[in-house]
Amino acid sequence: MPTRTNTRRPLVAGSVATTKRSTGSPRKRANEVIEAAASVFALRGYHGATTQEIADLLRIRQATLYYYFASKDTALELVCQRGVEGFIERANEVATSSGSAPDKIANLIRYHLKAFEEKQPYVKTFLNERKHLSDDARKKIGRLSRRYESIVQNVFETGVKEGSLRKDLNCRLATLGMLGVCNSAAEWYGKEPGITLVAMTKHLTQLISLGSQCNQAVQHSKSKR
Amino acid sequence: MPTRTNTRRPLVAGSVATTKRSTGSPRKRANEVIEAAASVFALRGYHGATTQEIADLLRIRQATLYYYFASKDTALELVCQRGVEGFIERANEVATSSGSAPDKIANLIRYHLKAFEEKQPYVKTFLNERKHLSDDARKKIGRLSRRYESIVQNVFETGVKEGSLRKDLNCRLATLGMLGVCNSAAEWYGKEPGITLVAMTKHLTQLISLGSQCNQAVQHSKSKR
Amino acid sequence: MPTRTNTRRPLVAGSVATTKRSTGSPRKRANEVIEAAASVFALRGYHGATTQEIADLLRIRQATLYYYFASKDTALELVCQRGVEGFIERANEVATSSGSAPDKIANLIRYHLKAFEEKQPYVKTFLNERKHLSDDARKKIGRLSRRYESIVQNVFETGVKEGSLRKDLNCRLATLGMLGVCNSAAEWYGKEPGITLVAMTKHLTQLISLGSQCNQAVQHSKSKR
Amino acid sequence: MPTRTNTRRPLVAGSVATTKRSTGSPRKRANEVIEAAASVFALRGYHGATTQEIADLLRIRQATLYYYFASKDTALELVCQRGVEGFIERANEVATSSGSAPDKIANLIRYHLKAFEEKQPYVKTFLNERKHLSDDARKKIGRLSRRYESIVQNVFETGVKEGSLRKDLNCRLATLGMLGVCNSAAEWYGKEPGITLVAMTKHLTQLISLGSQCNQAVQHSKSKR
DNA sequence: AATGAATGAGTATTCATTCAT
DNA sequence: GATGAATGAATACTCATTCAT
Repeated sequence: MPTRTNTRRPLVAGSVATTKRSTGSPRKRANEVIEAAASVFALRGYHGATTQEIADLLRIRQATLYYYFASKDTALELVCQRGVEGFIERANEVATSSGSAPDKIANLIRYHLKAFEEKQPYVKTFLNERKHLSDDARKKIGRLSRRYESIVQNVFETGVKEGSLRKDLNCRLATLGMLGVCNSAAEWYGKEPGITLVAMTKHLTQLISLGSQCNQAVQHSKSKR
Repeated sequence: MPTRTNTRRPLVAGSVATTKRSTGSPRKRANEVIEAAASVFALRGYHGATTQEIADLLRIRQATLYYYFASKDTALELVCQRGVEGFIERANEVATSSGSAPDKIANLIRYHLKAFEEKQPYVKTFLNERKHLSDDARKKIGRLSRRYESIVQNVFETGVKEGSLRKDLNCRLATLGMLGVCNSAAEWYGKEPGITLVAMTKHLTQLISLGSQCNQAVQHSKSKR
Repeated sequence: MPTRTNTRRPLVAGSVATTKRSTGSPRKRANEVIEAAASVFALRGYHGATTQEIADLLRIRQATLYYYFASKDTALELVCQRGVEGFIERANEVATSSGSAPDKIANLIRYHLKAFEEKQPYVKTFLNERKHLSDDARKKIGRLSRRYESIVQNVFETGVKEGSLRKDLNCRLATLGMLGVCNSAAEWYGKEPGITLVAMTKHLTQLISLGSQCNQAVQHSKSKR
Repeated sequence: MPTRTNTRRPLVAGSVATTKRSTGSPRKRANEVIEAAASVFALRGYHGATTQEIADLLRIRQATLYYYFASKDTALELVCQRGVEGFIERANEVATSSGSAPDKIANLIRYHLKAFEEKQPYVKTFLNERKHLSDDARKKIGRLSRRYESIVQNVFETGVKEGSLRKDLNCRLATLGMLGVCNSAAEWYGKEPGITLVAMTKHLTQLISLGSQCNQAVQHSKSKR
């Protein structure tokens, strides 16, 4: 797109004005548009998604979408943005709170899983489709997700230092592993019958953070290969 | 399609498939073609991939691909097939072997991770792109992956019954969680410096399977919210 | 439309129409709108121009334009209209004045060139974009420009008859040629450093009208082909 | 468009191979495509032209065009390229030939006009649409046209130095003027009845180059304003 | 075994225009 | 007078696929 002074501003993070038209306030409408985009991106993947499908979901014409965002590209960006936002803030709260490292980790897991419940399509899109962002956006969003990771990792490291976590814990792997399990929930959360958020939090916490304290003896299984 | 923002770094230089224009057997050539497809699917996603890019990787013309596969669709199917194959066989070996459940789980993890090393693009494609398979293929492949899951889950359940794993373990969640961590490795395996397959196996094993045996006391952290 | 390669430098900053948001009479505002349209048409061509860019220049919304004109089409018509108007009147003045044909031609040139100075975007748009007018408008405007041409041609013909211009002058070609040089000024007027209107008038007059009186001998160069 | 290693090469300046298909050799077909583009660009202007119309002219599908050129943009570039090419070479021939400046100018005019006859749509497109070229292409083509101009201007300057042209000739203006008349022929060449190339060459030569030798006295007409 | 040429069915995006407020 | 929201009709461009050679 060429440099262009554009007086027509897609109001994705919209104006405060409140004309009531069709469905509601313009801000609300803009939100619905980006919500629809998130759903379709989550379902079909970025390249598998068509703007037509997004429009259909909203019962508007395809062209109308472009009143709300500049391109499919930026729509992805907006969705991913909303997919990461909040993580850092909450992780910081947890990290700076008082409590033991295992405690904190349990909380990190809870908040992380809760995010799926609240904005599953956004988070899922962020996780699976961020690689299709434009270079600029990917960098920007990449920075955010690395910051989040490092907050988590810090909790592990502090736990090791303080003795509440096992000495020989590979904190990098623990971080990636913990986030890995949590994120894998994006695939099955809502599909597995009888698995609630609370249950997930409880069991994944057991699975992950607590294990690190014990020093059992399955070590012999590592030597075979 | 118009405005393309994303940077596509040409794959052509440097991949294995490219260097030697195998003058070998026709079967070998066919293998290279599907290998190239796997690489591109893994990198760009199914819909983001173009047959042109696959052809570029092989330094052949786009039309020539159709000598080796019937459609992009079936190429995906072939790749996914190869992505799952082996898992069941090896999991069965482990499951029917003698040894404790934790031991078996450790072995399952090792084999699962080893698969990434051996055929990363296939497995990655299977994991991320299988949703784009045709209905038939998806069902067929879905059956395989469910069979694999149930073998794993069985090991957990046997362990609980036999007492080598904690009584209150949610075996379904444990299975999903374990596979989740392992699969998340697809994202960072090869990117994280200094993380070898052996280290991953060791630490993820600690993280997962062993934790299930202990009964620690971070339980109070679950009640807060 | 997709991929747009050309750089569009935003016009907004600095044009006359922009600076003051005329609080004056409505007629004045209407004038500014058509002025803005002329600028953009002259710069980008009719089809290359967007109503958005015209609106940007005026710092109003696109929709507002339609308060001032019925369609982009009619805007072009208005601009072209203003681009031709005056030519006929002035040419008539010159033609009916007393004086020799060469004198009159010099004056025709002067007035023609002066028009660029006074309303360059209008004239330029008329010259280059009139072909995109609707059939009706093109006919109407075409009549005007043919009338102008014929006044000019008449001066040449009278000059030949009276003996103040060379007998063998092809008056049709002389007319087209003279107007051709003058109009070509639309391309470079204002871009060529150090070329004033006066200088242009003087030299183009020498180049054109006076040449017709001499009968030199480069004739041999015409036979070669 | 992203960086892309493309094995599919639009053969616009094509391969030598000669498969006979539909109309003829591939090179020939590529030529026809660019010829059609030139016609439509000349007729409608770049932005007024649609790829559909180009395809219609060739009786092929729109998509097929993209086998022959990468984008409408580059098609314009190719057309403009062909529109300028030859001018410099021929002007150089004339400039370095023996003969008086007026003689040379007459020849420059002849060749210039001949170019219209031979490739009118290309030259016309170059003249009117080059402003819509991409920045890069416009610069490249701009360099060529400035080189041509300077060759012409040199002939005028040499003529002045040698005394075969009037001392007070403004050579810059003479160049622009001469090219202006000639180029204006693009508008009416082929439309004006009874005006042949030979006649045009003869009369425009009289109009322009020869006039510069006389020193008549219409000077009084310059003072009025 | 390979490919040049061609094409159908999309697909994102643009843009003039409308209309209720 | 002005504008926010919406839309229809294009429109350039993509891409998997075919097929004769």
